[in-house]
Amino acid sequence: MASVGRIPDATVARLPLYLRGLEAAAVGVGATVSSDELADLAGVNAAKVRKDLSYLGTYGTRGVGYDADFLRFQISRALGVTNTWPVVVCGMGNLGRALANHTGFKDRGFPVVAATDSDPAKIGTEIDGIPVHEPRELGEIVERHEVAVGVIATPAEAAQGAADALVDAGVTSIMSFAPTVLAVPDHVDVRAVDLAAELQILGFHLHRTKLAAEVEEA
Amino acid sequence: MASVGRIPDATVARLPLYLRGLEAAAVGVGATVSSDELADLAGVNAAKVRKDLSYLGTYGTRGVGYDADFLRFQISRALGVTNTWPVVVCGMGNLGRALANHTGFKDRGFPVVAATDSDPAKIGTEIDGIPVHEPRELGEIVERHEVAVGVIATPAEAAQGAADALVDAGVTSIMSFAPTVLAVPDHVDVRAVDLAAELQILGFHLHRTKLAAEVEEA
DNA sequence: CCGCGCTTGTGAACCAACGCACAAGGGTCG
DNA sequence: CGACCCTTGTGCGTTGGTTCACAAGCGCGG
Repeated sequence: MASVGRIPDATVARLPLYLRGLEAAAVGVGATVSSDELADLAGVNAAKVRKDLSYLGTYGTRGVGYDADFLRFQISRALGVTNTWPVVVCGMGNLGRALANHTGFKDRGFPVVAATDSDPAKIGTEIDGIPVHEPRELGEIVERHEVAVGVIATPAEAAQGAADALVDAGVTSIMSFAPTVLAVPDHVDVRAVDLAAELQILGFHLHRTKLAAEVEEA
Repeated sequence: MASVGRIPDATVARLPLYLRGLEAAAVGVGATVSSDELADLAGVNAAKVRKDLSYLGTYGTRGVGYDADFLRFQISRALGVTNTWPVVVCGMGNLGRALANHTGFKDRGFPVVAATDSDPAKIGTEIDGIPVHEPRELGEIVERHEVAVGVIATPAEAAQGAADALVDAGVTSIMSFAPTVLAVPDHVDVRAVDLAAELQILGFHLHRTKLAAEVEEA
């Protein structure tokens, strides 16, 4: 209801999924979408959809649903997707390169404008159109491109250094793929994605069901 | 306490972080680690560490801490890291290639043994030592290598097809990077990672603080 | 213009997770 | 062998999130 009230973290994390669903549905002008349909599109349940959307405002029409275009606009606005946030990628190894090329980033308002790497063979070159600089140039890069987000795709050992450099340069949002914890000031927002850890979580369940199967057998 | 009791999801998600921390600390034989130290290593707080570990069993010594090696073994055991789970990567684009080469996967018991791609130019070749097959061969690949986990790194449009093929082949654990929801049977475990969505969550907070700054200014 | 069917918005109950705070209990030193 | 120190293990109050269930309310058809 209060369009500027506090929005729960869990809700914020789902807003991009709703947006994704609405875009995938490629609905026509004037089309409406119900909480049930949107729930399917986003892979959550309908009650959650309604409660989440209610934090943004009362944008639905009882008995009808939500105007798809209008809803998309409102979610975009809440997420700040109307802005464009330039991104710098630290570490142009396999993963860094893949991320720098990831079309989903540019398409959703996060163009990768530059990269850093410590490999002298890469510095000064362009990889897939992205200029690669020395790590020490980060401050200048951030200033010149008004970089808002740093992506850390370095080996674990170099991650803290990259984070420090980003923070020094004034970046307050970091997405890290390095398997290590980063020490940063309170005002800096870090989202850590540990790909191997994700697999290990899957492995846990595999292990459990395997054990269960063996017990069954006995 | 009960070593086979139910372990909360939130705890399972942190176990890999503890393991990671213990390995990073490279502790010597007989060394002990306190919940406080482990909390720092994993980036969580000490109370959570103790509660989490208590679900696995009573492995600590009051007044002393945890035997680092023994604890590492116990967490590994709980996670099933003692097993090796072969992985197949579907979609060898930029991201798929990066994942297939990701050393963290092999190092933690998830070797990528094969890949699929629909591009005829890639089929039959090896990319970084990983053989690339036609998607339709998935069943055979899974059987031959006893694949346990499928990673979906295809474009969104192809993701559901890949998921269906994996499920048909008997894979019950899927990690998906495709920005779409996957319909799978109940017994299949899916972890979806939407990289752009992660950035959008960061963007939300950026947007908020920017708005706040503008209000401040006025 | 009234009534019915449909879908939203939300109060309230439920549930999982978090974190405090402290008793339990092993190790150590005198 | 006893007292003290230290860190674990955990009971419990708190918080944040999910889900149910239903009243509110819009649109349509008669």
